Amino acid sequence: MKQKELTNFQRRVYAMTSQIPRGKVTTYRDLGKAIGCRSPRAVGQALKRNPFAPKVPCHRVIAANGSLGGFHGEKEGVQIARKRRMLTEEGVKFLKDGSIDLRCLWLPSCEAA
DNA sequence: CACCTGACATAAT
DNA sequence: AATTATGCCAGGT
Repeated sequence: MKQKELTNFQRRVYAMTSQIPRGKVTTYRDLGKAIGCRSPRAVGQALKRNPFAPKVPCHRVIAANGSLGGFHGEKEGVQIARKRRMLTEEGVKFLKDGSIDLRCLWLPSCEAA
């Protein structure tokens, strides 16, 4: 653990992520848009660090193309398998293609408004 | 302080 | 349609 303090940017990301209701998911882009960031990469970086592991449901954040993106720094592997299972347990459905069910998409702007 | 990296996205080839 | 290149923002070295 290197970074002891969090930057304002990460606080926004964690705040929004923690506001995601159970059984819902959001994308890096929409989340970034909600916090005023046009770069989904910055959002992903903040989540990948995830200093609040169980506190911040980072597994509820996915890529805009419907992919899970990554989890725990792994774009594919056991971590991704767990992420997919966790979402399924929360009620999120997946398509045969492996993409997430857009019906469960949650727009953070709804809370920001 | 400058350069590189990264859980993405979009445009161009 | 698939792959490559560039853009973007913040953090790390």
